[in-house]
Amino acid sequence: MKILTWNCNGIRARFPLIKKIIELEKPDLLFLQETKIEDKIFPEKEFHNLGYEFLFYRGEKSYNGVACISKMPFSDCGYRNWHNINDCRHIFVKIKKTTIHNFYIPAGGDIPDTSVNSKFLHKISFLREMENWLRDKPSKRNEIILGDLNIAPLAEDVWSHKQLLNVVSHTPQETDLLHDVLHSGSFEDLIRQFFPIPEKVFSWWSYRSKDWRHSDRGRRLDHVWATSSISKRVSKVKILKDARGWEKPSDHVPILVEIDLV
DNA sequence: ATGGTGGATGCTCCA
Repeated sequence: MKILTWNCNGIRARFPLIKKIIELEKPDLLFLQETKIEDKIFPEKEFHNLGYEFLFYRGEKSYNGVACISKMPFSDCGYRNWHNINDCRHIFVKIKKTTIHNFYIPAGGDIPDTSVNSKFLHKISFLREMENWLRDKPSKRNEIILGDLNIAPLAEDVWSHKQLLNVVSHTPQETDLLHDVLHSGSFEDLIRQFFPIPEKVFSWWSYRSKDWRHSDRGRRLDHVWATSSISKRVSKVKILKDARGWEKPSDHVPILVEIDLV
């Protein structure tokens, strides 16, 4: 089973590249973040024409939005509101005996201080709520969390650990909290299983650099986590870095995992 | 310290 996750940054602006990725990698399941589209105008027909019969999505005008585009039927699907805000940052689908959660965690604004920046407070609250939600789950279960978590947790997940310590996405407050979320859910970091430390791994490069490839000031903001029953069945993890160099790219690149799903 | 770019929207917000 080929599972692909991508913060596409606008499903309409990116549709040509979404089509290209589908033709290149032929994923069975496609998880998108930042679709930026209302449900009533979601391009259902276009995905049906590409061979994806089963769709589940949750979007809003202009901002946020997550989607699951699948060749296989779901035995269950749904979502949760986080921090009591209905801002379309999470959906889940159940396929076979595995629940897959698609997350778009708040970016958190510019100032890493919850007392002056409500966006950062939202991010921290969201993560704390995730930690509590996961704590109640049995450690033996078949579960995946993937998506844009907007945190680069390890020193090797950013171009300069020292220079980003006070930059939102890599502050100790966020990286400690993400670590706690991972462990409270008994998850394993699939990307780091395949690309261990000290290799630098990035999934995002800002639009605001003239030559992203040469300056290479990236961050690993996108993640795929799985419980141990799933992680031992993963045969491949691929970061599709070339997609950052395509015409009209997203600032994030797609991540592909191959799993013999239970 | 600042500004650099892009998507969706509508004279601006968010990343």
